[in-house]
Amino acid sequence: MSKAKTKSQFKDFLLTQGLKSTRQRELILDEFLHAGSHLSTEDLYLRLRRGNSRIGYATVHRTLKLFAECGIAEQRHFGDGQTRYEASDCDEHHDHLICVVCGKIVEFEDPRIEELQVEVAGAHGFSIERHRLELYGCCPGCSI
Amino acid sequence: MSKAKTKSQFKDFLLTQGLKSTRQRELILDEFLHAGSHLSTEDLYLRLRRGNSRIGYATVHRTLKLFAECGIAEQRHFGDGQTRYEASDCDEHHDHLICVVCGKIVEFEDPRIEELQVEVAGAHGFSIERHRLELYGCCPGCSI
DNA sequence: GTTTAAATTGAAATTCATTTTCAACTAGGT
DNA sequence: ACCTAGTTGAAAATGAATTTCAATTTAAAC
Ligand SMILES: [Mn+2]
Ligand SMILES: [Mn+2]
Ligand SMILES: [Zn+2]
Ligand SMILES: [Zn+2]
Repeated sequence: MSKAKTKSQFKDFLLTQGLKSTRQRELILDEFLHAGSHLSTEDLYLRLRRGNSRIGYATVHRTLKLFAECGIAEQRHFGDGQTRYEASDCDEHHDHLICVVCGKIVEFEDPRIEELQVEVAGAHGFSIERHRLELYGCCPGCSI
Repeated sequence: MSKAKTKSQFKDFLLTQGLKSTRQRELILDEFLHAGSHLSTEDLYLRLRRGNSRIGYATVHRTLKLFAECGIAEQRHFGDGQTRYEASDCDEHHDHLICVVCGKIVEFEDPRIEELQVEVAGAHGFSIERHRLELYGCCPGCSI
């Protein structure tokens, strides 16, 4: 999804929810879209500080939660005790390969796995709402 | 794995690590093996209290970590912010279906998914060490 | 059995990410 | 300009995990 589209989706969300568009929210969204993926609240907060923006940590935290609610961001948990966020690619879904040595994160999507998940859930009478698949191992760079 | 075997595996572990066998560790292991799966530290601590054992929370916490180190227990994280533990079924592996309504947890194993995971990782040059697959949805009991 | 050194225990304190509080401030409608 | 509801951010609170440390227990040595 284009940055412009994401921004307007957030604006619409604020409007329909009776929330306000503020300088802080604009700055946080800009930085979020500009920065790399899988950022923690702390990461984004520090990036904003390094710029000139004096935005409070609580505001960054609350705004990232708003992004997730709005659907323009996804929360991720890779087991380091921090919640991370990444921009949603519209309807695109992906899972993650995580290097246990250097922390590198690679995204992948495999329709065969997705399909089997639905099948397995169905066999147990479950309807899947979401899932989480993370493969932890050693990346090519670290296994030399 | 039988309870007796698990106990002897833990005893061996303590010996080889220069650790000591204590009344508390025995009680915690007994309760752990007797209680259901996917327990948090708090869960097990409360169960022990309900019995007559006055064991400290820190001891339960440390002992569960020892179980995981020793290989007789596995840590699990189902997104409620608590670390859960379950007894290891030897070399058996399984993943989880979690009902987002009632919290019910169903275990499953699908060799086809396991194989595809290895394939996908290999395609990215990764060697998998472990993985995590959780399917969140609505169980049959809750979808009526 | 006694001594001894090292490990263990558990209550309390600490850590650390997350979340809440609340008084001052701001957005946006009238 | 005024009003009201929403927002901000520093500080406090929360909650699970972890550490501290003095008292205690284990198990090996004597
Ligand atoms: Mn991603
Ligand atoms: Mn399980
Ligand atoms: Zn790596
Ligand atoms: Zn259910």
